[in-house]
Amino acid sequence: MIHFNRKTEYALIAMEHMIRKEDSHDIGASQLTSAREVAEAYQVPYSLLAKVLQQLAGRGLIKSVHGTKGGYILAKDPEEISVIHIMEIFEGPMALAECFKEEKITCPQWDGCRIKHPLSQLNHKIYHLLADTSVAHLVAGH
Amino acid sequence: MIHFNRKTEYALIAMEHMIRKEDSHDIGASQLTSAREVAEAYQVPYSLLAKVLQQLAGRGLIKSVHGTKGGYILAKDPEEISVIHIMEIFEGPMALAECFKEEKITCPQWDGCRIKHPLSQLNHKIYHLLADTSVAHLVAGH
DNA sequence: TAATATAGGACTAGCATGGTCTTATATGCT
DNA sequence: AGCATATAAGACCATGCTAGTCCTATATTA
Repeated sequence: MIHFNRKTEYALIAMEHMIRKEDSHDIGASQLTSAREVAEAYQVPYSLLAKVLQQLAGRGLIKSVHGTKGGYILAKDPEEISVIHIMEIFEGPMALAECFKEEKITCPQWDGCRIKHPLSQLNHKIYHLLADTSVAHLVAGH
Repeated sequence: MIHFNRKTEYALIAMEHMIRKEDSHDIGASQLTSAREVAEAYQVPYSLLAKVLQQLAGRGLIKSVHGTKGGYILAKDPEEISVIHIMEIFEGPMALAECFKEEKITCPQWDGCRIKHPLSQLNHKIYHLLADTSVAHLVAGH
């Protein structure tokens, strides 16, 4: 199916939130965003969201600050982060068919398969659609 | 995840097979294609493939002929059948996010959600990519 | 030292996927 | 007539993923 899983959705929601926060040049307001803040703002389960943010931090997309008043802040230019990048963190490599993500071909149909080439073209088109959409683009006005 | 399930894959393989068979103007050779024939040609589990063809027949995409020497034959111009059409038979309505396929909005985040619009644009683009690819396009030379 | 933040592992209910098996029915061939 | 073989369709099931919870450890501030 063509579908984001929840972790991807939560990650995109959180990223959009953080980008917008950075945009609003509120002097004084902390630029840090905590997991709890996002969970409450969007009615999303805290524990799960916390994990999501941890993974984003682990991948270096956001930077974490421990302790009270801690939280997360963008670590990269959001223009440089694509939707496919986020997706692949939480869902693994994107591939319309299993065979498109294998190093070694294990599909028993591979040799006789006559649809792999046209489908792999489709695969590429979808991939680039997602690769050409940056998370910054999710923010209204960008 | 962005991924076809097996039924969709098997359906596309079978459709391509039937289109190619129709193209080759073998006089005398039956135009009918049996589930067993496809299963053996592409090393695909027979019982599952049989179900897939039944569903395609039920949707009127192919026509079935009972009995010995029976089988299936295309019931429509393959140019008129899109990949998304096949997909939605086996995987339900396509939607990047759950909320894009609901009649009544049940998503608790809906009102506060700030990414639904940009994501729904992405959704549309992917949909049209799949809608603009006909199964005929899967056949080499088309 | 208490409160609150991230870090991360273990665990689980529910569900979709991919598949098998069985039975019924239609048709062609000998 | 009777058998082989085709579609039709239902029940059933093992496995794996999803989405979520819970618990513990560590860091930081007040």
